[in-house]
Amino acid sequence: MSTRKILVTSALPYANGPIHLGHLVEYIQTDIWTRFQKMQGHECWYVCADDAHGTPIMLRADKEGISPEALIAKTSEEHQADFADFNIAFDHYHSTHSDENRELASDIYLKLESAGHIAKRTISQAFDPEKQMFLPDRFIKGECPKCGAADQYGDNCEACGATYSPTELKNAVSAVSGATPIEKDSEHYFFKLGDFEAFLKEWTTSGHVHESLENKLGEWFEAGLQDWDISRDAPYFGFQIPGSDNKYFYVWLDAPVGYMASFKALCESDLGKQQGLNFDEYWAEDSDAEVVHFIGKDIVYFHALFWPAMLKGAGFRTPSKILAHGFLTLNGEKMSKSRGTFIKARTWLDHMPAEPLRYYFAAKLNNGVGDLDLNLEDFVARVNSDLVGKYVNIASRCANFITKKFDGQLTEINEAQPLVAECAAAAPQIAELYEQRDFARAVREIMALADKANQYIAEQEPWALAKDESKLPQVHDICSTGVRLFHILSIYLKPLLPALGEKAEAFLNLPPQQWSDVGQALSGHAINKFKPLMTRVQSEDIEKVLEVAAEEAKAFAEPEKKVEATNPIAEEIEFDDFAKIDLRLATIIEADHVEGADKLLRLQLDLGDETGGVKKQIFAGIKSAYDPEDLIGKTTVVVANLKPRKMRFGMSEGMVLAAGPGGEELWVLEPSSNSRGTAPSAGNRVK
RNA sequence: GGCGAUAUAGCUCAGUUGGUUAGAGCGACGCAUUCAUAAUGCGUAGGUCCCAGGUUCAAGUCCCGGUAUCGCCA
Repeated sequence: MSTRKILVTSALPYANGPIHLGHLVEYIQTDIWTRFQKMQGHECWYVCADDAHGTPIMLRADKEGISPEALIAKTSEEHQADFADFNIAFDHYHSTHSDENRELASDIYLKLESAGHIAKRTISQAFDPEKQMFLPDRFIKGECPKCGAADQYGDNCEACGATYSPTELKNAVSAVSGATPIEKDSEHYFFKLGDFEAFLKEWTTSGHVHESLENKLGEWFEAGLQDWDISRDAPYFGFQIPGSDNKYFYVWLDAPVGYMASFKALCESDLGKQQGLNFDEYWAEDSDAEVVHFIGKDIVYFHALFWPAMLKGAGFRTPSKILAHGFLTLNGEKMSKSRGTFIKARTWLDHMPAEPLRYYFAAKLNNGVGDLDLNLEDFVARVNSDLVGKYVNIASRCANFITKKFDGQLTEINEAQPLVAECAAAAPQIAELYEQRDFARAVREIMALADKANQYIAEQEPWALAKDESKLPQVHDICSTGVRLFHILSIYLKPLLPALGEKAEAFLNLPPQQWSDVGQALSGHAINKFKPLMTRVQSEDIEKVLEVAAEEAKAFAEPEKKVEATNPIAEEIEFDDFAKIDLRLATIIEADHVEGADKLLRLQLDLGDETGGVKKQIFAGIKSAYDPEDLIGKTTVVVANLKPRKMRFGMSEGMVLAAGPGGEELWVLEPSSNSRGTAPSAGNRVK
């Protein structure tokens, strides 16, 4: 097999917060693939960096009273410690706030500019007059122009899902100073993505991105490629744009360049020099090396469109592969800071070893973009059963015989023994699964072999034979075979479990194993005394992790509490205004889903005898909170004299009263029974 | 609102181009075993393949509609 040259990256973590378990899915996935490639004997380099620029970092540093440089230095240290403790083996970890990155980003920009791919035009943007800075959408808060929900960000409403521009927000305030933002003009620089449409259409459909993302990309092409705003005004923590007065690169411009910068720094490090690493060999337009980016599915747009276009326009090679993965859910739910399901890498490490999580993620990772669920009960069961009960157990149950009865010496290993042959012959297939990043299937294959090894030992019953002195040679054979099987399995598992792999190598008295060592027979080899290679995961430890996360959730939730009204009382009205509204009790007699409507239910209400038996059809936006069948028979309050309104799905002849912040948190009003246990009936007027 | 992904056993997931009786691991239950970290082996139970319609000799798989969950919308 020829040696490949592969440069691998994971997405750059933002230097504004800690690494959490969701991040780790990606780093663990990438690390496994990288370790596998290295074990194959390929020249493979894994680089990453902190993504250190942008408004959030500038503001956070400001708030903490330190410089952005000090903030990102501190964060970088924490990130690297977390990665190291999860056995993520970067060859180099850098920062986007570095000389290499400044030079490369500027170089790329200047090349794009001289090729005519940069446009400049003036746009109007929200500006904080107190803080004297332009405000990103996320830093403007106000009431949703569509549904009126309070405390929404400048780009979309979390309550009703509407999207809008920050200027449409009602009662908008700057999240930085609380001042009312004003509109202000500024010249911005744009990268003309449309110049690359033909190239990108070809590039994205020729195997560089996963096919399941092709639909998504097709949508974007259909919508038309828009110019990309790549400049920001001062004050901004980032790189000044060459030739500009006071413009800075938008953080997403220099972030992917950070991949190159980190590799460049690697080339210039002692290790890089010693290995004769050459930057151009990997990044020049005609490079025959592979460049592989692992990313989350949320940043496909940047990596599959902007990034290759930038590289193409600046005369560099484009990526070989963009590999996207899904998100992590915890016990089936989205990770959430306020619900206590947001687990930091460090919290996990404080109570649990790293490798079981690596194994569990691997056991559920494939090459698709589906989400991955960390089910904690399943995690404990799976890890203990697979690793301790199956894999380690093989060594554990054979080693004592070898040590006690045969002085630690293995016999001649019969490589033709059917199970040994089968196990060793699986190497190419398992390698292909690793190569394709179908780690879940690789794990299944490996564990099926471990099952067979345990079956073999159970059938042979070495412990029974050992009672008869004359049968000791058989015991020796059986247990040596068991150790040999354990050796092969250890190599297969090593990309997933590097630390456990090292312990296995120490027990087997072997140097660091490569993939090709699967074929090494170990005949007559002396092994060391067996010591437990790993201990079982305790569910109490998981509980401790959850307790810490719950406490952090509390601390997170409290500063969120505000005394100020989020939903102030409306303007005063006259009694006559109120009297105009005819509110009636009505019984829901029918309720159905409405075909094609995401939020609406169709209700049929009986307004009772007092009204002469009026029936009304009303469409109510309560689908997210109620199943139709649960509503039938309920008595509720309706606005009976509201002018009927034609909706897409039919006439709505009134309004059902409901309260709540929205979404699932929505309650239809129902009359309560009084102290005498009686309740009002449909038709009664509300007064 | 637009678009996408997902829905299979109590849990976590496989199910290739439609093709016998829908599988695995874990969990449960029973038996065996004791070399091994209560580890292992053998066996049993457990499924309306989200719902409804359609194509077909044949649908978990293909088509249409719906529901739910998750995600994306530069």
